[in-house]
Amino acid sequence: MTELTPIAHPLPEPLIDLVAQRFRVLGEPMRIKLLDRLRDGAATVGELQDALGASQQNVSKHLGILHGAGMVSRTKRGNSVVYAIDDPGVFELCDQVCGGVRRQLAGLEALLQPAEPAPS
Amino acid sequence: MTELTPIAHPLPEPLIDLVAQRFRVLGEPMRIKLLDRLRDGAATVGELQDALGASQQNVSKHLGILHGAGMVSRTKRGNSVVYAIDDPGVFELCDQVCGGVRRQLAGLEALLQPAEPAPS
DNA sequence: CGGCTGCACAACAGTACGGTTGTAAAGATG
DNA sequence: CATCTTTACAACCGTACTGTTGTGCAGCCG
Repeated sequence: MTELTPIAHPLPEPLIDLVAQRFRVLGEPMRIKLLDRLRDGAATVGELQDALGASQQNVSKHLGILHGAGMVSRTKRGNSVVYAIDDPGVFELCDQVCGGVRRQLAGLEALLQPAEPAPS
Repeated sequence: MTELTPIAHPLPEPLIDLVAQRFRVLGEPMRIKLLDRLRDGAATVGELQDALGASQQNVSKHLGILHGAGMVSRTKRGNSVVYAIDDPGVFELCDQVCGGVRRQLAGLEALLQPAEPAPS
């Protein structure tokens, strides 16, 4: 089950929509921050709210979206609700994107400051 | 240089924004389709327009966004403009997301059909 | 039991984004 | 040179999303 059948090349429409939707879930800074914070371990809404300095409602809403996408798990504990990473694959995604961003930034910096100081 | 320095854990804000922006670029079905089509090789705007059945302006706009994100390259050839994948990393991303979607779908199907393969 | 804490849901305003229409620039064609 | 093709840009509209405000609900505590 861990092996991936190479995906059909002309991606079927429904799959395209699902993929795009999933990417869009990761396309908000607040949600990236939440996932990044949850990398340290499970946390309650209040802890996340405090860590990110955002409103409780906003944090709760984004956590709901992440949960709806199956990326985080929800667990009631006493009066609080504990969220945790449910799909570790998101970290690989983020890391890859970070790599891409770095390459892009490196390229831009290379343009601005060529390793060889431009002889005038 | 191909290896990635483990990214700082509390992701710095600007990096978070860049990552989110990059994810958002991939969060549109049309752009996924364009990248998927470009997987077969470089193509002009007209070819992509024909392959996807979308308007020329729309295709051009999305290609511009992909190009702005450094994911595709642009090359003028005669009267046409040829686009090609510039950052092959996007495919790994898409494949990983496809895997995630599959796991999710498998889980849902498992819930709907607990033990019955029921092929017709 | 009354009050307090922690979380989620609903409604709303502001904004961003996608798709369309119209048009202009660059190059081929005859 | 006139015209057709190919692409990009700008303006517009409708939709979707984000963040806030207000509120309801469940579980602790005195």
